[in-house]
Amino acid sequence: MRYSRQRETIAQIVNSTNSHPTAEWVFNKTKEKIPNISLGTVYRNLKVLADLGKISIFSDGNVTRYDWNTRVHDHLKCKECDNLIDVQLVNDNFISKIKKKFDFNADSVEITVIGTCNKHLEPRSKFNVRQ
Amino acid sequence: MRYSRQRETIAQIVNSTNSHPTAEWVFNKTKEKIPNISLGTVYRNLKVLADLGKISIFSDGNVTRYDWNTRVHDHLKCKECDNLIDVQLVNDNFISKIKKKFDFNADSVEITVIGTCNKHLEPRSKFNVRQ
DNA sequence: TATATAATTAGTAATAATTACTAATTATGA
DNA sequence: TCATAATTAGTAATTATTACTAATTATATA
Repeated sequence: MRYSRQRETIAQIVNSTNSHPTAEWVFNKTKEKIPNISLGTVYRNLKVLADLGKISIFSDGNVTRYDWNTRVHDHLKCKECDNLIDVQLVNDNFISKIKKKFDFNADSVEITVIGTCNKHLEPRSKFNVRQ
Repeated sequence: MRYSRQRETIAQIVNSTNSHPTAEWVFNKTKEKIPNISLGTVYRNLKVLADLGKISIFSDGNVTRYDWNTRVHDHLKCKECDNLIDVQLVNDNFISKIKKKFDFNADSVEITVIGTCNKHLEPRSKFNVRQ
């Protein structure tokens, strides 16, 4: 694979954030460094980087997001701020249980927990007061 | 809310299948009964039915799917046949653990397990032979 | 160091899924 | 039966993404 400044820059940008960016976001960030970069170039290189295992790719609702974190992990999604928090919820045991219980050969598990992050909890629920 | 034959028919069609249909699929099925139904009508009513809690709605990769099954459940997705199998993987305990461990007020958990269903397993992996 | 070549790009067009808009139709209460 | 507002069909617009192509560029080799 040949070197390209575009791909290098895109990789750096994805690696510089924990925000699980979309292609559009990466495109705008990249424009700051390479003003005439093309959106197609961003999409193509994000896919290339994912195929190389240098970044990970996942689908959030109906948009594709990219992540420097290639370890298997799950997401807590805050419905107030749309923020995605990386967490590790399951272990290998979970996968082997699925194999046994459902006769299904699991490769990967995608978990998104939807709720409210601690920044956006109301005082009431913070202290777990019964309603 | 006023009665409409279109909405009634759409609801029946979603209730008649376990295939987690897309709007397009529901549209085509509905056309068999109401030939001049509009795709926009299908989308609008699927959303209305979901808001009423009569069906559920979720995003699979980049398409929206609809499901008569409104109980909380998870999906095993076969990468060979794209089939989605309904399963129950987590219990309330899982949600309360997340609250404690991550200080995150979880409402719902969406799990998709990607792998190969038993219809599409190769004989080798069926018998769990070590490679 | 110059050059040939194939990989990569910018820019634009096409596609797919979904939403928005509007004039016409229709359910329903009076 | 009629008035009215909800709903629809049909079409246009939007959003995310992929496809296409001529121009550019990295790089191996002469």
